Amino acid sequence: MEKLDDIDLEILRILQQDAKKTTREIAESLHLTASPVYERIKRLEKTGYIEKYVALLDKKRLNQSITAICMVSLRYHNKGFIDTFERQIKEVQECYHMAGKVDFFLKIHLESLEQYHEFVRSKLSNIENIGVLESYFVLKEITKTTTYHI
Amino acid sequence: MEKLDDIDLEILRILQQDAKKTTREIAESLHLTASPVYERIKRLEKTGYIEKYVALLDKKRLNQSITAICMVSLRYHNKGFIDTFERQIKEVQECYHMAGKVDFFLKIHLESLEQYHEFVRSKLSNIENIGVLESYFVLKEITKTTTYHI
DNA sequence: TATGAAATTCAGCACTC
DNA sequence: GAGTGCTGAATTTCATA
Repeated sequence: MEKLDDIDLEILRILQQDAKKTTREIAESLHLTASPVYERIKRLEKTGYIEKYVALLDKKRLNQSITAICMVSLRYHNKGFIDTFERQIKEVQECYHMAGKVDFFLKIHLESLEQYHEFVRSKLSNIENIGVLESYFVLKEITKTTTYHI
Repeated sequence: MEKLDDIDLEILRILQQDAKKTTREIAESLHLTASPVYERIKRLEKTGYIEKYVALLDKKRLNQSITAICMVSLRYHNKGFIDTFERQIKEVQECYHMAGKVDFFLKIHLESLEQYHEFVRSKLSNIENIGVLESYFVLKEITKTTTYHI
């Protein structure tokens, strides 16, 4: 796909805030009719600008109150560690391979600190290649969004 | 709201993977009809288990290729820094107040390293209270999901 | 604009306590 | 017998061509 125009961008802005807006509602705020908006959304989906639509749930109500951030440095740099995480350990919401001193960065949601202890003990610690492991815990979420500033 | 039963949980699991599934499709996979599934979804929305529905966009196609992680430690601990971030600096996708040595943890999406430089220079550095500022950059996303393991 | 599909509402049935 | 959760049909609203 070529370039996005301002209308496309505005549609994306709206949908990443609220995916339940109807095409007509979006059309109204853009001073258009539903059809062109519909065509554009389909195009944005097909060309991959829109990856998926999801429901965002309330962590606290689901007893996932602990957010831990975990920074891992390896002793030796081989493929093993990455492969382990490619297999998607279920509690890990985000895992990034980083540039620099820290090799991996993990964000994990759990019910309790005990569960985090168990996660480190059973999932991470038996990866023998781990050098340094630093854990941080979230006291308060100040900002959390899935939107991009486009 | 009281407790969630297995059907509620399964509905939440489905919707946090794909919010475009129709109530009938969900109903089929649960061996139910559309009505009770519909009622349950409405209830889960009203009681706040479902916070919102959003479209997830493709970072790369939107020229937000740089993901930076930024750890900030304050010199003195007052309310000022928090308040600054409560105002939601636009590039910051996540900002957490942390326990321990590091005070704040930020995840930022940008087009280029230059923009990151500019972000640090103009947004962070004029907060005089900052002690240590460590930046990390993502080489590769290994896992990234908005789902909770419920 | 026209069509089909989906969401939404509702009356009535089945089960539990 | 009151309460809850289900079915299936009727209606409205939306997506879609």
